[in-house]
Amino acid sequence: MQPGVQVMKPTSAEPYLKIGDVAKKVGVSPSVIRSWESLGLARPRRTESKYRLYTADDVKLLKRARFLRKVRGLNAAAIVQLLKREGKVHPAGDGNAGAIGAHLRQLRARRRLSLAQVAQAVGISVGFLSALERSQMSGSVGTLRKLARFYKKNILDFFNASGASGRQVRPAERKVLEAGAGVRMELLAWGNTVMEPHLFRIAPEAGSGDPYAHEGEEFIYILRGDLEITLDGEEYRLKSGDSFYFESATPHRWKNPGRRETWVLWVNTPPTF
Amino acid sequence: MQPGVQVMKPTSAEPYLKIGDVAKKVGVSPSVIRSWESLGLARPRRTESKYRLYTADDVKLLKRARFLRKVRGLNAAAIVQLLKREGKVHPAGDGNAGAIGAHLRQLRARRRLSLAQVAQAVGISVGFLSALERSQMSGSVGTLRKLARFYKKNILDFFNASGASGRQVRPAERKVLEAGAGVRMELLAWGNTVMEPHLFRIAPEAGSGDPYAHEGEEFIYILRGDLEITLDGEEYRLKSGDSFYFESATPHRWKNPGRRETWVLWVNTPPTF
DNA sequence: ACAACCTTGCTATAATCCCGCAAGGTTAGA
DNA sequence: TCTAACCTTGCGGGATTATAGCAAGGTTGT
Repeated sequence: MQPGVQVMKPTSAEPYLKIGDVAKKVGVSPSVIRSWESLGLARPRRTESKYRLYTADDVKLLKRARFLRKVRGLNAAAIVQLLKREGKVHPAGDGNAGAIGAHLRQLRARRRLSLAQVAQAVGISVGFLSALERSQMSGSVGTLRKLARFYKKNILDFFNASGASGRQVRPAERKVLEAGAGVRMELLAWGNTVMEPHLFRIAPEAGSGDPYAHEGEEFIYILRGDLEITLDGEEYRLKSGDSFYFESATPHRWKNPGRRETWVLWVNTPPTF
Repeated sequence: MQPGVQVMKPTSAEPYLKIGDVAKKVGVSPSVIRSWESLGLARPRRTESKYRLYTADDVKLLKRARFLRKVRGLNAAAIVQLLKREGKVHPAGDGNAGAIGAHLRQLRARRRLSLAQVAQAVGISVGFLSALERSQMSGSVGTLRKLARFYKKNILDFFNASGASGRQVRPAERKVLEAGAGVRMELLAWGNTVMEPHLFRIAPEAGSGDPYAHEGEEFIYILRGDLEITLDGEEYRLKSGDSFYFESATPHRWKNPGRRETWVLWVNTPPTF
């Protein structure tokens, strides 16, 4: 059951509608109403057997959403954001479901695979995988297991480490994402965040290896030691106290040219790992 | 040349960028920047040979658009509407190009054809036809000719009657869209409008024929005579002065049951003809 | 008892979005 | 003057998203 969903019997003083009725009134299919719900648009109460119960206000909101969709051409994410700005919807935090989707997309993006490639390998449809990654549909345990196996992860990875960090993260609480050869990354905030801050600890001579590029922007601050970073063939030597801002689309590579460990505060948006 | 586009030489006091530079800074391809431009997002000046000239403000706006697209997941139509609300962009009226697209989509929708069906019949790609209908790409004369032929229209229909009406439309200025057996429809406003108001003149015993349904909502006001309208098997007899509001998704049919001509003011949204 | 609805998980298809290319023209530097 | 690297418009191919329906099983209301 989704977090925040309330199970209760409606009182006869409060007329309600079932999803089929609402679909007819609004002019979209029940499937669409359910998918909009998962984005935070209209969160109806439920009976004990989990039937959705909509109010007249819900119908009104959904009609507005339909207008924005069909007449104005806004997609669902935009509709939710607009109605959120107007205080008309209050989408719950993503919780686990949202984090799973983002995690799946990161895993796929990192391997530079298309939706079609992963979907075919795992035995699900492209549309379904897209919806999973965008947290618009939920997968069964069987499906998540297949995906975990494909990415060589443990299915528990999807449930455990997926939570969001609190605002404050003490050193012992940091999540270590990956420890490559001589490179240790400690995540300083995670969950549904737009920025992804890390603390990098880089041993002497260790680095990123070959140049790479991806989308986004990156901010670096040298806490201690030196960092050599090369963008588009141009080399920079950064020292303690230096900062550096660049676009991830520019091919770049970096390494620690010094004799002691370098510590770098590194923030990128959007999250790429 | 698009209405409102200004040809002028930039002064050396005002630094400008070409589209390739902008694409690199923003992090999308030149094609995407061009397609966003056609939606009203960033309208750069041009050199005499039509090269686009972007300012630093344009770049800033496009970066914001990219963020909204890639991080927030808003589609281009939503981004334009949001930035319009903030007074950051001022999309020009659609003019001819916009009207052609809307006209094409109406022609296709009316025949209940898919993009794929029309595209294949005409010999263009689905994506291109979609973009044409959404006024995001322009077609050559050859392409428009093929489409006109497919729909059994004159290519001039795309250029002439596509303009928008003025606010005021006198009786003699009304556009007669269709005159079926005993049914005359006079359009009272046209162009890029969300509502489509008509005056229907319906001879005795004439009507819509078989029940039909489509998307949208409809408002009717009986100016004179009677109208019999049936929704979902339920019959209504409307007289002069009566009004009627219903959802187009409900299967409906109507006819004039009286002995003299019925005049009905009929408004529907979105436009369906 | 049963028709008509609901649930979740998922598919197939329709539509949109993105980026690259062809053909031809322009720019800016060697 | 030449030429590489860019631009233009028109369009295609492929990736992604949006929509509506279905299977299997459960619920509701007459």
